[in-house]
Amino acid sequence: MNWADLQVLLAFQREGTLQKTAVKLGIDISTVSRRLRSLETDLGSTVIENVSGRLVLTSYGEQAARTAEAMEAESENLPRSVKDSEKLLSGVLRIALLDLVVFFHADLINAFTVRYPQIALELVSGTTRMHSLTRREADVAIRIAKQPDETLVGMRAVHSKYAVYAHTSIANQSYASLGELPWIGWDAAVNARVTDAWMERHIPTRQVRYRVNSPIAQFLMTEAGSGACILPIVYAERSDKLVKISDVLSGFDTDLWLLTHRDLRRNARVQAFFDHFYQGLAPFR
Amino acid sequence: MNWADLQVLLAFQREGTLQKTAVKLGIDISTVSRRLRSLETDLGSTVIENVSGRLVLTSYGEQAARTAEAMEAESENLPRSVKDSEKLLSGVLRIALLDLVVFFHADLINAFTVRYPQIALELVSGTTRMHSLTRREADVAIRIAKQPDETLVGMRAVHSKYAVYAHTSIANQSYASLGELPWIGWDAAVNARVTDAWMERHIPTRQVRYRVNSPIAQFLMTEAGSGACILPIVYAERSDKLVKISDVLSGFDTDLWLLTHRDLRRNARVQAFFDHFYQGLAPFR
DNA sequence: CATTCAGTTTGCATCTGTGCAAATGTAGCT
DNA sequence: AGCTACATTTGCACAGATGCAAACTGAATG
Repeated sequence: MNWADLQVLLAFQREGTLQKTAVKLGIDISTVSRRLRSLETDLGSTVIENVSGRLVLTSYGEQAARTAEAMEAESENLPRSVKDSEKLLSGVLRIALLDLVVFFHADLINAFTVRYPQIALELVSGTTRMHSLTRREADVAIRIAKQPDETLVGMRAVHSKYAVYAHTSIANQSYASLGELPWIGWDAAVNARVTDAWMERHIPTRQVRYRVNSPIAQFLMTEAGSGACILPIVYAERSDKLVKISDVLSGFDTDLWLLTHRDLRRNARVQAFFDHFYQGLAPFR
Repeated sequence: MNWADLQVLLAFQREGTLQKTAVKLGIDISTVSRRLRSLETDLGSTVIENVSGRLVLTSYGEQAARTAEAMEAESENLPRSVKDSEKLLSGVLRIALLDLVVFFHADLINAFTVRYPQIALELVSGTTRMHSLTRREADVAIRIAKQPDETLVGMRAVHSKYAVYAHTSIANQSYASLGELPWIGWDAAVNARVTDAWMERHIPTRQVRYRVNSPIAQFLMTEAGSGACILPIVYAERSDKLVKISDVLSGFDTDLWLLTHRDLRRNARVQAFFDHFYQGLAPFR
């Protein structure tokens, strides 16, 4: 499928005759004719037909020309100079993410600002997990979830399973079951159904010494030796203070998603961000 | 500007090397190289650069590749068969218009249904002038206005000036001024500021025998000889029962617009409708 | 430091696609 | 009916784009 032939088709639709099309494109009549024919063999359908000496688009040809028109509309966005393209990579980019992500990927974020000095990053972190992208509170969201919001588009950058971890000092104690250890769980305000269900079944409530409402707090408290906690393996394994003290837990798997609105999906800044992060997160995949 | 070269650029971005790109496209390495170079001279900027033996896209090249990607996304909509394209021209098309338009352009509407038998037209006419396109009460609106709603897109199909017309029997009476004739005016519910202001200045209220709320009613009543009325010239001149009894009135000019939502602007049915009507209305322009 | 590998560049013969010009076809006009 | 204007089709010679093969470059490896 040759896009150049679609250009010819579009020009022909506008000009109406081979002659005018040829003049417009600065090529010969015969070439126009033959390019349209080649398009037909590519597409497998008749695009023009000869009605008493004049060529007119078939209904099919008109449809094809329509999408060519849409393509042209996109092509207008071609940066026409280097300056033009640089402008696309400047401005503000608001990113909604968890502090946990900042904690583990500060280097990656930093590398981004070095690589694209004209882009001002605004990190909207905090404990509320759901920053509404649809309300434009951020351009991009980095979310940890099993399934992202359907109205958003993006990619799965990291996959992680979960297990119970604890500081070495705790792990080295002797204990008959995990229920004997001190634990760190979720605050009631956090809607963590899977975790809550598991904890209820395996851990006596009195053993849950801390209830926190953010993943980063869970992680830091666990590293500080406050108790055992269910943590994502990809991250926990990178800490030399933590030890895995259970098998992999099933049903906990989540993914790290890079997400944006449909409208922004072709935005240069957003794409630069996605490319940078998707590549940078490869070691975690 | 050759779109085919953009295709090559896009493929190169995805494959990463000339070699792989060449295989993917089924052409030779050297051709890939030269096509990219030709793109550079077309665009006037460097698209790839040689960093220690490997070719990588420049920042500018990445931007260009992005729009190529957007073009590709559009190209996916290319109907791949005649059946495919026919499907695009079937279904329902709701049109909001004035009865006046139906009255004068019934032939044109009819010709449309003959030409596109698979499109079921739904005409939403009536006296309320503003059918909300943004609420999807209709796909297309044919509106008579000076300026269309800014959120809508479309084209100006007919331009008309206005003058006072009356049935020949009335026009043939002897009268000193237009104020002596019986008149047809707008109902109070119709927001016709320009007309109301003119009438107030030139016509005694008691002479306004009829007040109607739709343009078609104005037209038909005038043709029936009920009184004088301000009518659009393009239409009034086509009636052999009506005579122009004033100069052209200034400040009354309006246009007939074909309008749709931005989202639907590339829809096949809508475009077919626009093309058909814009051409069919040429004699009125 | 030589060797290999993966990639890009360049020179040259070839072939495809292009432009030109003549032929052909259709509608409209006198 | 013949003429004109405008349009498409076709045959042929040629230029430019293509593929091939060889030369070239840099990085990694032992």
